[in-house]
Formats: sequence, structure tokens, C-alpha cells
Amino acid sequence: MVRAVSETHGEILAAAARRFAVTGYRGTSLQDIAGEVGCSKATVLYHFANKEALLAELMAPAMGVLRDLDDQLTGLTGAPAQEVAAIGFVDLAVRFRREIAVLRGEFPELLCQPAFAHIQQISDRLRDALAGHSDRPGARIAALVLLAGISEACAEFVDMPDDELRPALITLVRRAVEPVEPPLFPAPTTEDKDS
Amino acid sequence: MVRAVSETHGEILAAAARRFAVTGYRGTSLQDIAGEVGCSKATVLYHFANKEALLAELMAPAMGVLRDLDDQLTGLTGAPAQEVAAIGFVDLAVRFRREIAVLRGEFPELLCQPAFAHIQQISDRLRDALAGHSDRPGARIAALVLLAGISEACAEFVDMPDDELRPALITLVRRAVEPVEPPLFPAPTTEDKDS
DNA sequence: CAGTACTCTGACCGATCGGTCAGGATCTGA
DNA sequence: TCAGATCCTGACCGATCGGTCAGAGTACTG
Repeated sequence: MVRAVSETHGEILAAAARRFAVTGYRGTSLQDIAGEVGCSKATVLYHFANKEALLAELMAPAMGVLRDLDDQLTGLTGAPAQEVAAIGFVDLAVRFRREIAVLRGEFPELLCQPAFAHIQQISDRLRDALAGHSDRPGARIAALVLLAGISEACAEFVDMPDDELRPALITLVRRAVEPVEPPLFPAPTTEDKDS
Repeated sequence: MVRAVSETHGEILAAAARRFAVTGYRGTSLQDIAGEVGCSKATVLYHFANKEALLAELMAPAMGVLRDLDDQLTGLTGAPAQEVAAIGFVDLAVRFRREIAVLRGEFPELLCQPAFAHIQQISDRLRDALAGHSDRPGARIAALVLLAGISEACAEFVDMPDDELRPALITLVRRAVEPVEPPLFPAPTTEDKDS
């Protein structure tokens, strides 16, 4: 029998996710996590190299999806970029509500860690896309307000069903995003008419 | 005569405001603040009873304005409530950008402190007003997204002039807030129903 | 049976935190 | 000149943090 990988690993991961989402990364000690699992702090550090590695493994799936979204945005401009950024980010935020809650407010230091080295650049590109790559302050401000607000809302409405939260957010974004100027060039792809 | 209050008090307050806004409350040690002022940590604790008192004095002006806004909202419903909440909160957020940045992300624990005992209730009422006191999930979500997003945007765009940030935010809120249903009653001027 | 690899733990470590305290330095008013 | 108030500090404290380590317990394997 290979006894598989000890399930303790997964239990620690799950406990960390729960605690991080409530008290944040810095506000949660390894002792807290160990206590919730029912093991010793040393056991936590037997399964994970350090606290940072625990967080990195916890965020890995969300980071992967974020990178995928970033790839989809390359080359897009104007309204299509806004659309892809809006839908993609809302989906991501709704799906990874807990991970979003973990990172909430801990950005400044956490972003320095290698596991999240590119998250700032990606979120900048995401914001830029949502602004339709416009330089107008109004567009840039609206994009930031929406991205930050969506993150916060998803972290707050943890109990709301996905299929209630997602359409409400998408409707909001469509209404709130500053529409792009009439395209300087003919629309790059077939697009739907504005309602 | 009285030699006024030592200016060290004010210097500590200013240094704390700067550090808190960058590294957060928990992420800033008394040693950090003392180092920025150029005094000892004991001096910081001579002028302020403890770290919490330092934060409370820092946030006092913003808290006062927040309470004033809360008072203005009592009795208002529907579109007028949305309007007052929107304008009032944008003004507050733009004016107290640094204080907003301090509290960003540290809510769960900081809100337990007596100095901020009512901030959660006030922000709930503010959100409710911005939603036009509607029960629709879309309205509630939009209100939360906007309030959180505005806070984040103000903390982010610290260098943007007030008279550029404020109108952009107000325009955004007007566009994004879910409009209230046609008023059930003719616009109520001064009538309150519940207590 | 012995050997070994895996899992887990208590004890411990250095660093840092917020906070205390006795006392030095400086100034003021009588 | 001197007593007292004010301002400030170095040294110190207990608590907690992330992290290390030697070794105990256990289960497979040959």
C-alpha cells in the first residue's frame, strides 16, 4: 500500500484557506492553522517549507486562471478588451472568492513574494483593458473602482450563490464602465451593436 | 508660558499617518514610527497611551465627518438617499484618502476596537442608502462594489488632484448606481416611518 | 527479525512585537 | 537658587512570531 500522500497535507491547506480568508495572511499564525487541524505547528512546517509556500500553494489555481485571462487580453483593444476583461475578471473573482479574500488588503508586502511577482503587472494590464486602453482619468478611475470593488464584494458575499452574484456583477460592470470613444479604426472584429 | 503642546506629538502623528498608509496598521511597528520621527519608541509611548490610541487620534477627524454623513442620511429614502450617500462618501473618501488607505484591509480586527465600534454599522447604513434602500441583490451589490472601489481608488490615486478625482468618481457613481424603482409614493420631504 | 522511510512532535531558537519603568536632561516660576 | 513639571531615553519585560532539530512512533519491506 502506498497509503497515498498523507491527507494531513490537504487538511492543512483547507484550514489555512479558511483562516487566511477571515484573519488575513499576516493575522493568521502557523499555530492557529495547526490548532484548527489538530496537529502541531511543527507538522505544518513538515508539510510546507514555510508559511509563504503554504500561501503560494493555496493561491496557485487562482493564479493560473489569472494568467490565462492575461493571455486572452493580449492584442485586444477598445470595447472587445473591455468585454473580455470584465467577463473574465468577474468569473475569476466569483470562482475564487476565498482566495480573493485572502489577498485583500495584504497586497503591499505579499506582492513582493516571488509567487506573486507578476500579479501587479497582470492586474495593471487588466485595469488598462477594462478602461478600453483609454488615457482619460475617468476611464482609468472607473476601471480601478470596479476591479477593487468586485474583489471586495466577492470576499463579502461569500454565501451568495454564484449564479446570483455573477450576473449582477456583469450587469454592473457593463453599466459602469466608461464607454470607449468611437473607434479610431474600424472595429477589429465583428461586434454587437450597443443596445 | 505654556509653551504649547510639544510639536513632537504632531510629528509622531504625521509620521504614523505616512507609515500606516503604506504598510498598514499591523505592518507598522512603533519602532518604525519612532525611527521616522527621529526619537525613541519610548517617546512615542510617552505621547500616546498605546498604539491603538495613536491610530484613534489619527482617524478622529475622518470619523467625525463619517458620523456627520450618517446623520444626514437619517430619514432619507430612495433617490435622495442615494444622492446624499454618493456625494457625501466621495467627498469624504477624497478628502481623507490617507485615512482610508490606513484602514484598507485591516477591517476585521480594527473594527473591534472601541474607537471604531460604530464604523461597521455606519458603513452598512451608507451602503443601504446608496442602494436606495432596495432589497434587490443587484442594488446591494452595486452599492458595495462602489463604496469599496471608491475607497481603494482614493487610496491608490493619492497624487491625483482632488478636483480631478472627485468629479470622476461622482460621474461614475451616478452611472453605476442601480436606479431606484419609480417611487411608490410622491417624493417624501420630511417623513420617517420606522424607528 | 532488522532496516528504513515516512509522519509527527516537544523543546527550543533568535527576532520582533507592544509596553513599562527608573532616571537623565531641560525648562519654568517663585 | 532650587523645587517641580515636562520631555525624553536606554534598558528591560513577557508574549508571540516563523522556523529548526533530534528523536519517537509507525508501517512497509526484505
